[in-house]
Amino acid sequence: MTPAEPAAGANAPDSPDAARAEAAGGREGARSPREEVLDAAAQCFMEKGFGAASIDDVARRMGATKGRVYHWYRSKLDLFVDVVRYSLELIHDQTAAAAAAGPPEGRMARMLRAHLRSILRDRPYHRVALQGVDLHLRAATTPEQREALAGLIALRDRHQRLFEKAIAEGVELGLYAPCDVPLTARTMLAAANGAVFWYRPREGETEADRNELIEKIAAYCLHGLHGPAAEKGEKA
Amino acid sequence: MTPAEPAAGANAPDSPDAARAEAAGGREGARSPREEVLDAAAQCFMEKGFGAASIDDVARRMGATKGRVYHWYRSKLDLFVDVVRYSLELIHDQTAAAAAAGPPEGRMARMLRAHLRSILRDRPYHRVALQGVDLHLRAATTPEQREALAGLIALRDRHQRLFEKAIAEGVELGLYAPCDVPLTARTMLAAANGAVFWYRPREGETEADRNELIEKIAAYCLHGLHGPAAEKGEKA
DNA sequence: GTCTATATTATGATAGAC
DNA sequence: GTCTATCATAATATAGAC
Repeated sequence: MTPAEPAAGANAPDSPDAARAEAAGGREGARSPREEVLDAAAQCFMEKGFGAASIDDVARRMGATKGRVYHWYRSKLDLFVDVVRYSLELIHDQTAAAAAAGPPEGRMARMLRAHLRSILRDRPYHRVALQGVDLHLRAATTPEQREALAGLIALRDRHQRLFEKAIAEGVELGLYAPCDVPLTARTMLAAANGAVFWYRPREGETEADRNELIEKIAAYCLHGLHGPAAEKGEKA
Repeated sequence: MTPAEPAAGANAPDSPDAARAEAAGGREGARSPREEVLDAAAQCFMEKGFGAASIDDVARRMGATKGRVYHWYRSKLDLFVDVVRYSLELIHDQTAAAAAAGPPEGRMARMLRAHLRSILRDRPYHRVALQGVDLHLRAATTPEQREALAGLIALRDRHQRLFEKAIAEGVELGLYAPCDVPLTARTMLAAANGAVFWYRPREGETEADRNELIEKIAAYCLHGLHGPAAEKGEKA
C-alpha cells in the first residue's frame, strides 16, 4: 500500500479515491513518479494500442528514456495491467459511491452519470481498459501475469454486477420491465462505454457541455430499461 | 472487380453479398485463396490484436508460410484494411437491405436484427473493425494507405448515417421521442456492437438461441428510442 | 532515480528456387 | 502460387555508469 515503490509486482499508485487531480487528461500535475509513468502509458496505449506503443514512446512522452519506465515497472505487460486496474478501480469506486448516495428510485441514473463522468474524464485509462483485457491475456506467460489478469477480470465483473444489482432492484420495484438482467447490464454498459471511442474534448468545452452530453447518453441507456410492457402498464 | 488478383492495392474479394458461406467462423469452406488469407487474418487479429498478431501467425493458421500471405497482400496494414473494409461492407449491405425490405414502422427493428445477425455471424471481422480503425491510422505512412483508411472511415460513416436516417424518420412519424440524432445513433450502435466483445457461440447452440439473443438486444436498443415523453403521451 | 549503452529476439518484408 | 532462406529493423529488457 505504499504509494510509491519500485517495480515489485502488482502494487500500484494509491487508491483512486485520493486526490488524483487530472489523472488522465492533465499533461502536468502528475502525482508521483510512478503515476507519471502510468499516465504516459495510458495515453500512449490509447493512441497507438498496446501492441504498437513502445516503451520508448512512453518514456519520450515524459521527456525521459526507458530507464525511468523500467525503474517503476518490470515489463510492458505489467504497465498495461496497472493501467487497466486503475481504470476499473476508478470507475467502480465512483459508481458505487453514486449508487449508495440516495434512494433506489434514482439509483441507476446516478450510477450512469458517475460512470459516464469517469468515462469522459479519465478517457485514456478507460480506452485502454476497453481495448481488450482478454486480448492480451494470451500474451501472459508467467503465473504472476496470469494471476494479475485474472484479477482484472474480477474487477470488471464486480463493476458489471453493480449494474446488474441495480437493474434487478428496479425490476423488483416495478420501475423497469422484466428482462435478462446480465445481458441487459452488458448491453447498457456497452452503450455507456461507447463514448470512450469517439469523445474528444472540444476547445472551449464547458462543464455544462459535458453534463449535457452525459444526460443525453444516460437518458438513452435508462429508457432501454423501460420495455413496451411498461408503456402498456403491464408489470411482471 | 476480378475476384482473385494478387497484391495490387485496394481491390479485394468479391462483394459481400455473394455466396460467402461461413465467412468468419468456418475453418473450412473458404471461397478463394485470397479470402482464405483474409479469414485467417480476421481470426488472428481478433485473438491477438493487430499489433501482436504476426504474419507468421496468419500463415500458420492456414497451415502455410509467409509466402502465401505476401503473395496476396502487400503488407500487414493492407491486410488489416481489407478485413475492416470487408466487415463494413458486409454489415452495411445486409442492414441496408433490411431497411428497404418493408414499411417505416418496423424499419429500425429490421435493421437492428440484420446488424446483430452479422455481428454474431461474422464476429471476427467486426471485432477487428471495432478494434480501432483510428488507432492504426497513425501507422499509415504512404499516401495510398492514408487513402485506404480514409475510405474505411467513409464506410463507417455511411453505416451510421443509415441509422441516423431511420431514427430521424421515426421521430418525424412520432414513433420515437425527439433526440440528438447523431449521438443517439452512435450510442445505439455501441450497444448493438457490444456483443462482439463477449459473445461466443456455445456448444450445441441453435439458430433459435441466436435469434432470442438478437431479439433481446434489439429490444433494449429500440426501447432506448422511446423517451419518457412517449410514455406520458407527449409527442414532439 | 535516471541515463547510456547493449544483448537478444521477433517480425515485417524481400529474393529466388521449385 | 507456394516455399525456403535471408535481410533489416525495431523493440523488449538488462547492466552498469553517474
